[in-house]
Amino acid sequence: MLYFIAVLIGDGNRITPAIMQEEAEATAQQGLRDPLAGNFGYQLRRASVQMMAGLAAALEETGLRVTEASVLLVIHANPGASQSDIGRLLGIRRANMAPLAGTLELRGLIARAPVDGRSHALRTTDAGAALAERAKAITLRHEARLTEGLDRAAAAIVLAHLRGLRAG
Amino acid sequence: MLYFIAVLIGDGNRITPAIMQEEAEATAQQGLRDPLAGNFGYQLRRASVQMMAGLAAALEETGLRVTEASVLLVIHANPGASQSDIGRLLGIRRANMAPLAGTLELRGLIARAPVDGRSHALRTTDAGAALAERAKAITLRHEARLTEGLDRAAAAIVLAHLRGLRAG
DNA sequence: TATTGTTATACTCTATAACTATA
DNA sequence: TATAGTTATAGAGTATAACAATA
Repeated sequence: MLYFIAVLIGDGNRITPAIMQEEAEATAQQGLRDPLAGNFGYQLRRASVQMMAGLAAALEETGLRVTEASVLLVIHANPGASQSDIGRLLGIRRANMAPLAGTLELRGLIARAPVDGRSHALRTTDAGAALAERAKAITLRHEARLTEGLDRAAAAIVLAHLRGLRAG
Repeated sequence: MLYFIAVLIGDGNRITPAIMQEEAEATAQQGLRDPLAGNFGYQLRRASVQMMAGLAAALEETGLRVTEASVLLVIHANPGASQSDIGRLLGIRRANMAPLAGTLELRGLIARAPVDGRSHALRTTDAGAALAERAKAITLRHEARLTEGLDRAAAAIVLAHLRGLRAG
């Protein structure tokens, strides 16, 4: 613990490729060398795949896939937003939003009302709102598992960094 | 900075769903509420997608896809390992390892030597070793970008947590 | 019986291109 | 001209099922 404190008040010595490499070579597993163990991108990817599988399983009871759930939750939080708005926020392209929104509408979870002649205002139906609440509860339970073992400061660091990877 | 220190030596107050939710609601963007902004799994996923796209672009000059590069690097670090060994280390199933190894062999990057009658010892050819070194250099440059803005202690926290998400 | 490798196939998410219609 | 929505299609990674051959 003292180690962390000392470094945190230091001058922020950056991770260098050489350092990462050193850590990588030192990590072995079942007799094999794992040259990617210290690789941030690799661990990010593996963690993401694992997380997605777990979340998909947790959401199975709702009949929603992970992406569908994310769209439903954002529509639920932003009644009246357009399909493009939702897509921009989630990083989903128009071409991929169309079938997503179409599926949710077919299941009676959202409704589309013409605004513009070319824009549709999206909002959840009663059934959609109820399912969104269920999905949100499931997601929050899943979140608790994902952040297990992290104290609040560490979680803030991780979350801020992940967010930063998209922006910069 | 002092904030971090104080919390780190505290009793490790855990993140709770309620706290995450609070942070989520407070985050807006272009007029829309983003109920997923404080969601760890969501940020993990978005960051992973962004990272994969960047790495794929960086590896383009090698003619390797990201997964192919990871396989080549692990073979290069473990000459003589079997296809199953490599797959287990990387979390790639046998069924998916077959075409991956087949492609690398067809390109003359790896060689397969029968060991067992059922196992093949994999090793990089000279061309494969050279390409692995190029891929490694590209990966390390990419890593530097991914860890930009993180000091050493923070990077250690993030890396350890990502790794922990697979184990527990 | 358990393991290695293989083939075939499907699913999820993301990407591009081309088109229509509207502002 | 730019935007909203749509369709079709492709790519990358992962998943399951079934099979042959070997240990």
